[in-house]
Amino acid sequence: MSRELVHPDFVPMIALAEKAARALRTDMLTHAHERGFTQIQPAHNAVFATLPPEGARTADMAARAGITRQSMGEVVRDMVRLGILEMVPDPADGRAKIVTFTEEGLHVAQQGFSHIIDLDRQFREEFGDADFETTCRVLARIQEMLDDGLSSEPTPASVNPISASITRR
Amino acid sequence: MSRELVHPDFVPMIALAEKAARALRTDMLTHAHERGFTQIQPAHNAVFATLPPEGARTADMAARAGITRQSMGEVVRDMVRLGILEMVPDPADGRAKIVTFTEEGLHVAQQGFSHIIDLDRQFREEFGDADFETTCRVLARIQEMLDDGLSSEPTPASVNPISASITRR
DNA sequence: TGATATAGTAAGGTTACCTGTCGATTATTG
DNA sequence: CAATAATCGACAGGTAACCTTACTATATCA
Repeated sequence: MSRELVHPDFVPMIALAEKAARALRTDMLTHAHERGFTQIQPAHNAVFATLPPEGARTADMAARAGITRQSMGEVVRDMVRLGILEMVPDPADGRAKIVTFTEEGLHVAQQGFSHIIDLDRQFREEFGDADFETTCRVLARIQEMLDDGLSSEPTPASVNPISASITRR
Repeated sequence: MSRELVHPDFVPMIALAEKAARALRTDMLTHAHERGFTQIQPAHNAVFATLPPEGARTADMAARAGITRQSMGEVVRDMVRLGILEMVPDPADGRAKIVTFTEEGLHVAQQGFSHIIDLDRQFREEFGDADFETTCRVLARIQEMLDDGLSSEPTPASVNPISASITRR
């Protein structure tokens, strides 16, 4: 039996995507901090990505962000403490509160959106519209392909003699 | 003064990259679990990405993975406990230990690498070599562009009257 | 040989999530 | 219409994956 490992002879997509995503995340945060919004934390992104200008409920934001109600609630309360968000009781539903940006929160959000728009412009300049749009399409489709395949897998554990012989411990 | 927010009218690259990266990460982990390697955790990826077949030191692996010596050490000890890795004292350096895969660890790693190769093949089928390679090139370059720009920024906080007026609290 | 650097480890902290549970309120239904 | 179920935000506590600080043992260098 060989102890050789067959490595990929290319940089895997997962490494490329992860590093690009990480660089973008870092850049967005650094940019906000450089603009003076030093209180912004990575977790706040879930709010900026899901809170429309007219406001929303934490439950709805959580669903859109793909995290739990409790986690979104915690992030929102943190941002209220920082003066970025406000919560007011929903007059139409005694259980609910409506989350909105404060005036400062609007400035933070606007800065972030402006930077996203600026990055888009820079990327189109660097790569050309065609290649950049190809990348966007491919990334979106990769996500689709993988998310689709999740539930439909029949998980045939017995099919693989190696894992079957090894796994029990 | 308007309370309007100027939103991007496109899906930002950061959202695309993040979701694709997340889907790939989940897929890799799910795949390992489905193959019977249920003990594998997300943090183990830092090892699979940095440990060559001939073995290495945790300090070197940490540097390559971009995490601290201590964090890598903890992950490695965890994987030793799980029977995936072994640590033996380096005969050439009394301070150092050499980390290697166990026989089972080799199976886990091989399964992961095989899946990475398989995903690459699927993506090339779906998008064609040209578009797929464009995506890889663009992602790598985006990372480069952003990482380059990090240290060179002069951070002109005073340049922005809005943030300057708001930030102090 | 003594100062300094490096390898691994220990201890404790932080962040960003999670689950389980609760009281209050609203919606449903028998 | 009353009982039951669902939903809202919040509280408590847990966990994974990092981090910083500090330590010992060994190695290297002036």
